[in-house]
Amino acid sequence: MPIRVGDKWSAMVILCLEQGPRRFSELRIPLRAPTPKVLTQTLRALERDGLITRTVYAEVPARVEYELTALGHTLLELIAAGRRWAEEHMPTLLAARDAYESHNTGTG
Amino acid sequence: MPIRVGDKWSAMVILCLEQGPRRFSELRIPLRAPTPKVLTQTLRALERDGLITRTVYAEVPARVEYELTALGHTLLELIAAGRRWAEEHMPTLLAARDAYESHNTGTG
DNA sequence: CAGCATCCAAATCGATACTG
DNA sequence: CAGTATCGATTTGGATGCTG
Repeated sequence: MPIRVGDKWSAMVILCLEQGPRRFSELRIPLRAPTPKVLTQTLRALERDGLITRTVYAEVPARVEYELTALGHTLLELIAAGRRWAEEHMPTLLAARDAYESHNTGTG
Repeated sequence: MPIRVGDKWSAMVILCLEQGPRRFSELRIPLRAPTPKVLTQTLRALERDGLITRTVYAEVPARVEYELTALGHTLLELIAAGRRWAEEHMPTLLAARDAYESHNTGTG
């Protein structure tokens, strides 16, 4: 049972919550629209691990807001580090990947 | 095509190579023994992305060594950051998880 | 709006057996 | 020793349709 940070959506959700609370549907827009099931799974796992909170407002229509906990905020720094790494080294990595591919398709 | 760092084995392999070159079979021991297929897949993906090098020595018996590239080394720092986060916050996370579970099995 | 249920596709991980 | 090939279990992500 891993800590859902390396999966496809968790990091993006946490990043989306960086600037404050967001509603369920607000999270679906910027995230290349995961299906409600997948988003719910991600949200639940994050909530379970104490990284986000889920607040239900008894309004009509229904409103639910997700927000980072203190623990979730600490994770933000780690994700930022990952993004900095990608920004800095992704070109090198992509170049290496490209070179590796061409030695299979170009010369072979 | 993600950058194989968040998967189950890549980070561990990179970590295993921190102190220098390692052979194929040397990597299988400390890593809870992934099957050769899985280890090969991981190694190939890492090599493709320019994170490790693969060197074949024409000896008997066969010897192949894997070693981190400069790019791979930069990733080491990122992984270390992740480990530090885990060391520091894992207890909190586990406690939250525990609390979440008990509110399902204990009171529900 | 927020979320669940069901069925389905894709990626990963894994066990077993075999080759240079 | 260092892989490859095949089959299968598990996990994750996704499409569609329905409910409070």
